[in-house]
Amino acid sequence: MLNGGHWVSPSALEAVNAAIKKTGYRVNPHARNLATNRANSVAFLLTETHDRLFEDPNFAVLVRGAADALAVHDIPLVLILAGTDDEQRRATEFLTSGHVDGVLLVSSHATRKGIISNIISAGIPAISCGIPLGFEKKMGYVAADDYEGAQDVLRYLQDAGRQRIATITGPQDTSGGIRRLEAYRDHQGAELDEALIVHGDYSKESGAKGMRELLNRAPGIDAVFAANDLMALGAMEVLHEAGRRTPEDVAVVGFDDISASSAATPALTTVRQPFERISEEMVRLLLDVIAGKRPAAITIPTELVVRESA
Amino acid sequence: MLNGGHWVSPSALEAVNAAIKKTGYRVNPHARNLATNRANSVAFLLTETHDRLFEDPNFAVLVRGAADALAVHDIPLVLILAGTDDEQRRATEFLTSGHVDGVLLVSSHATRKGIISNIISAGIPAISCGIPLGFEKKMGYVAADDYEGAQDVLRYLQDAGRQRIATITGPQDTSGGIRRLEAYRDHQGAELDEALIVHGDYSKESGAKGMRELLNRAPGIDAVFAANDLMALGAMEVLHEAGRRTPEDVAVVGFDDISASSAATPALTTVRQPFERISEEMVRLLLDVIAGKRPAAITIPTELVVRESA
DNA sequence: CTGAAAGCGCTTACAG
DNA sequence: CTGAAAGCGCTTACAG
Repeated sequence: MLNGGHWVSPSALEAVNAAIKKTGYRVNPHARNLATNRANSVAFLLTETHDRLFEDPNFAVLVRGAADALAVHDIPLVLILAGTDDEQRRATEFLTSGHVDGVLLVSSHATRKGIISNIISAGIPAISCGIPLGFEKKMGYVAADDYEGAQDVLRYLQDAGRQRIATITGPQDTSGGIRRLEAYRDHQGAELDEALIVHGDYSKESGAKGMRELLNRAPGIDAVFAANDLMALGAMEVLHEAGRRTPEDVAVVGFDDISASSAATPALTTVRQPFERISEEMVRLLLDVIAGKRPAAITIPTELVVRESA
Repeated sequence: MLNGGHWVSPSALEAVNAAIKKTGYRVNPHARNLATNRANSVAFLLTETHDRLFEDPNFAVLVRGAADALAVHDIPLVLILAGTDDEQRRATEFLTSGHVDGVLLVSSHATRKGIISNIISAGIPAISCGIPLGFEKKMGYVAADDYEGAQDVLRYLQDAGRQRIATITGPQDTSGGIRRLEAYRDHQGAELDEALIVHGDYSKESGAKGMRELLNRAPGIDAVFAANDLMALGAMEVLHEAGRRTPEDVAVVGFDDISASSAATPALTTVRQPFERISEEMVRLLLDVIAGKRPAAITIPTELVVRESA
């Protein structure tokens, strides 16, 4: 009856509820977990080095969104930070021991393959944030439409009359980094100039470094598409120091729409990734998989946010 | 024997380990938890509204430090975000149901009294980050030495020849906000001028707003002590817009040493709170309390970091 | 439909 | 020291 059950007389129900309240009865979660063989919790696995955890505000947004979406179902979020190999070993051990019913996987550099394949072969329900490179068919995921988002940027820059558009890429072992560069290559088409492509790692410093490199290689550029906001912000600083005006001399566009971007001077034009939506969908898909459904993949459109920098 | 036990012949031990490895045996955590009546996990409770969670990088540092310190003991971190009253009700329910062995309490505005007293009366081991106002004697905590840290700032400004020092306070229902203002009042002594005190809520915007107010009230000030870096950064922007140079016309000092502070122009002079150390000590104290020891309180010294803004 | 019993997989006190 | 048994507090299949 405690579990809902069927019809019970109102007075009986009331009496039971009163008794529950009076005695302060609580189900013992461990006993329940043992009997049902469920953990009633979900892991949020961040396979990311610690510095990025601090630097990139997106993680906080994702964590919060996931925790909120799970709270509705009374499912606690177990946070697992596993940046190093050793931490990933521990994490694998933990995840495959029945401590949680499933895992939300965030920031899956392809170099983290070990832990992903362990999760899959252990049969733990899991949903990835972004495409789980190499496991697209074996694990559900929800990803922003990186390709379309990047194309939007490039079309916008072109329509604004920009002639020589350079790009600072993201890491090439992440789906976002790869897809945004693909879009750039496709857009440039026959006019593609490899000298206008410089590689970054999503950190602000790498954006600054990339911008210096570009200024050396191709002083004539009039636009830069950085694969994320942090790098775009770093690039803008370098341009400023070099005496180039943004957007007059060089337009700058980022990707992510972190809060620092609207506060920057000039405010950064960027592509908004709907992270609240992403984490919400991740939770939904994960609960589906836990409930026995087959894993699904969702791609969510992005939105171009035009501000001052381009 | 699986639990260490006493002397076993090396060959027997080896045989058992081999068997364990071969069959892939794992203890069932739920069965263990039921038998031992322990959850083997700890909650990280953030009673903070969501916007601050994103804006203030200190939370990420604390979460990471706590997760790392707990990982050493193989104890997972259950993240609980409870900004609203409703969320705090759920959190209380959860915490008092045996899901976790203890809780790390972060950002305890005094307005969050309800949840704190529930935790205490339920007898759940807990350690607070910062002084748990109103419960100092009933709950262990680890806090930075806010008073000394603020005094350091004020002495430094005075020694630098600053004559009219204003302050932008933190929220007056947090121990940090209160103690840093106390230090200010005590330092000003007989020369205390209430017009030089303006209240903020630790957000960047409130710092900007406070600065405008100060500029109106007391145009002659030559230094501002903001109770945290975010507000100091907001204040610096307003000074810049108002055509006042930092530090030449008005010196600015913050508190926290977040990463944005060293990157700012001019780089912000501030007080470093050793958050890695704080989270580490919190975990240590909490595990002690869980093990049955009496709760302790630790105050950790801060460090003045002199950069360009003062 | 109801209620007593078995079973979940550990730990631990206890008999041998 | 060792090994079998009881017990942790639930859920659920099953007999009544």
